[in-house]
Amino acid sequence: MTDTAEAQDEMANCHPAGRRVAGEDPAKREQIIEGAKRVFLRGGFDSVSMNDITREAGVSKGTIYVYFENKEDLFAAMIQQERSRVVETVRHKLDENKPLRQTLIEFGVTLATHITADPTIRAMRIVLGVTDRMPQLACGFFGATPENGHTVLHAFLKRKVAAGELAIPDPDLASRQFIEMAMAGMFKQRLFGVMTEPPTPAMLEYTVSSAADVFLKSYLPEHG
Amino acid sequence: MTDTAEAQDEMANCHPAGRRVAGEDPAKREQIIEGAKRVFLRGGFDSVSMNDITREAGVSKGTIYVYFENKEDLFAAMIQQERSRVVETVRHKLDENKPLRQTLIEFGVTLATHITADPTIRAMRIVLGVTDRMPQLACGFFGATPENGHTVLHAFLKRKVAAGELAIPDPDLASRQFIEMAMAGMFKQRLFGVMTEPPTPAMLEYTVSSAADVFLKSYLPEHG
Amino acid sequence: MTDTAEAQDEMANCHPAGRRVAGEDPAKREQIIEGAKRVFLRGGFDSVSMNDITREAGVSKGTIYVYFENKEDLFAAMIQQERSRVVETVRHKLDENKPLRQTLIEFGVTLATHITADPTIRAMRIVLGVTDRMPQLACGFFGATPENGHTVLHAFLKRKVAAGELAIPDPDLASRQFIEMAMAGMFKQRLFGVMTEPPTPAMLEYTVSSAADVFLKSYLPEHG
Amino acid sequence: MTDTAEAQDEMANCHPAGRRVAGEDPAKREQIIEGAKRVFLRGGFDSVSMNDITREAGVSKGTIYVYFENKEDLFAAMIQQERSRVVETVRHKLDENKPLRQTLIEFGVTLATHITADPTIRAMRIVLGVTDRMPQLACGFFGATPENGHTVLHAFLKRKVAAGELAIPDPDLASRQFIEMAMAGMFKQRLFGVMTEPPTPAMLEYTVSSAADVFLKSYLPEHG
DNA sequence: AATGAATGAGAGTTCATTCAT
DNA sequence: TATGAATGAACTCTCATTCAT
Repeated sequence: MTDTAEAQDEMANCHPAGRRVAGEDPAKREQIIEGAKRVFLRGGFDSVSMNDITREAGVSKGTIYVYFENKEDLFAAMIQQERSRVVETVRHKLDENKPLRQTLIEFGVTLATHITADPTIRAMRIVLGVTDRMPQLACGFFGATPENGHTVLHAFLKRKVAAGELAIPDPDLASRQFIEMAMAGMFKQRLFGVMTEPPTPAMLEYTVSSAADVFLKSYLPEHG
Repeated sequence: MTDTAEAQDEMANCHPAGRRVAGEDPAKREQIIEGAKRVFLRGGFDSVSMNDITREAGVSKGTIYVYFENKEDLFAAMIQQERSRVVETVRHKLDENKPLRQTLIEFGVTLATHITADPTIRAMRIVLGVTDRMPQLACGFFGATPENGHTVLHAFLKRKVAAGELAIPDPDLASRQFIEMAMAGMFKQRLFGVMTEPPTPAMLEYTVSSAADVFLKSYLPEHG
Repeated sequence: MTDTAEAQDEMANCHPAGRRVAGEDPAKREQIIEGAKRVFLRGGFDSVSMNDITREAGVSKGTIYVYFENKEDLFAAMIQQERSRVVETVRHKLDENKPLRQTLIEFGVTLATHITADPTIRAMRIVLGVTDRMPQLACGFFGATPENGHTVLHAFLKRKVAAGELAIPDPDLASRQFIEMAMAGMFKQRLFGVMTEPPTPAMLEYTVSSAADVFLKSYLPEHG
Repeated sequence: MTDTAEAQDEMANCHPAGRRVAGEDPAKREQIIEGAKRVFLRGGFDSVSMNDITREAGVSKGTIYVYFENKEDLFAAMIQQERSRVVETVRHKLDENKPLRQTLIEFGVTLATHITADPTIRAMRIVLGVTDRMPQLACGFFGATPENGHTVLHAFLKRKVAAGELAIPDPDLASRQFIEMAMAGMFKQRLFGVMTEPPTPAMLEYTVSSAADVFLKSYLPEHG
């Protein structure tokens, strides 16, 4: 899955100067991926032709096929790149030293903002459309965002439970409960086009705050 | 609900009586849609050819083009039909006379079971894959299930608030909170292929029960 | 190998009148093959494109692909047809009642004339060029002509030996010896383009007569 | 012998001395041809790419295009070289001092062995496949072996006739007759893939011996 | 009204050739 | 001089759509 990316990293410093080796110029690779991303996110996988990508990326078809095995491979690489660009967004958003409610709200707002953003939604739709042909792609892509948010929050909650600040019987489940409440269906509405614009900051703030309140009502120790 | 559906309704009474007109035999129309559904849900939109549909539906290509403008139109009609078949599933699942907690759990389990079922997930993926080409389609399809569930639950909660059985400042938001917690991310995991099998009844029961508990902790009047 | 031809024969009288069935109209099939033959014999296999065939045969690309699986299949069908057109040429050319020498000469002239003819030579060259990709094709094609000539002559010689008119220890070998001498390298020279025109009737007559003389000198009983 | 060969000879003394000029290093030229030969004989003309040759020969594409005009030119040069490598094989195989029958048999076995050998057959097929595109090539290539064999044997027979050891009215024809009988169709069967393995030495010995017997029965003076 | 044979534009992919380095 | 990355025309094959029957 990430073979291509890793292989590229491996080879990255083999030819430190002088002539580039076929399929190894990172700038050109980036250029192709960027062009591909623009057209794929606009048109989906099937309805975009290699000629479209050629035109948008400003490289010839032959060159694309030097850098990528085929259309699927290019698409996967584009998605991986989008994924990694995003992965770091929510990490380190859980500040242990701030008040619990505020921390949850900041985390929830960041996550919801990202997940409901236009490029994320478009990318997810397209990936889902090719799930049967490239199953690992959708799986990996999803892991990139909500799942990753869950992992981070889950660990955070366990620390808080250990510290006696929260009383949660199933922190894994609780983490999912908070994340889902923080979205309150906005993700689905965005994904399916019911909500055509990303939610406003005010809407996010309101929704996430309410989620934090419901969450804490159940899981703060003094309420247990 | 969507343009296509309306257009279809419009056409319905163009030829109120008399001899059959091209594209007006409902049985044939149904036959085509049923064949199309089988192959579309198996293979997605792009990878299914009109010949595949021809074969599965047992009608000729020419006939299909009498009943439907083009491939997209047929696909849309098939999705609309699937939508209406499903709409009734969750209605009447909120029994006013049962205990509140039990009612919520039964509703949540029904909804979650349906939404995480294999055909639902496949259909959603396919619809999402063509969202850019047929935007109103995804919107309408999504409305069929989670959104519809929300409408029903929202009305129910408002009645309970009016009856003094619940204390909910924003029933619309609360309805979404419960539904999302009842899924606890299972919908997303199913959609993106992280979870390859539908959740077991036990898993659903556990998740939905916890959702009901968290929900009631916040919104039962005596806790407020 | 002859599956396609047989299948066609089988189906030939399924639809005695009215609408033709896809891929079953013998006239259209013939039309495609004739067009394909013209361009293949002119340009060989690889350098002829499906578009060339389309143009020459006067049918669309799609139609060709209804009648033939792919380019190789069409080429093979064309070669088979050429083969069967030819197979009957040398049969019944060995008249038992004529004088032996005259019979041999007539047979040899007929065979040599056919084998050194321009279309035969062109077809053989092309077939040989794709032998690695379609081995059974070349094998079958060769069997069509010289090998077939050999079979017929071999049987004839055995009858003559049984009748005491010839004394041949190895009729199989003798048959090949006569055929090869009757060509006297003209086949190879034609095949490799050393001889650019087919041999004249006079040249054939002279060569085959000499072959008959040498042959009979060895194998007539009174000389043994 | 052929146009191409002559053209090449012509070029040979264009830059008689001094500094190296593009395309004139014979070692590099040889290296390219050797690499090309390996891949061409394995895969034929069309299915071998310039990259394949690049890889096998260990030189860059640009360099190849310095030494050869294009792919056809390289192929032709390779065939010419193979031709000259082979030309000497059958020369000096006709020992005037050995008994006539034995001489003929040794010559025939040598020639037949070479012509039915696997590399010869492969090369011939490939050359024949591109005859229409490069007509002089096949002509020249064929001249290399059977035709060359004929030239040598023809001269030998004329000497024997002059010496009174043979009585042959048409030594040119007789030479061809012997060579063809010595092969007895094995060349064609090998070429068309009817015979998948080269003939065994025993088979060759048997066939050639019989050919010698038939030949001598006709052309030894005491039998005339 | 229903059929399905025919169409041909356009898909993904390859590869001989060029030319900046 | 030698290189090999880049080009883009050309390839085989597919399939939504049309229309004569």
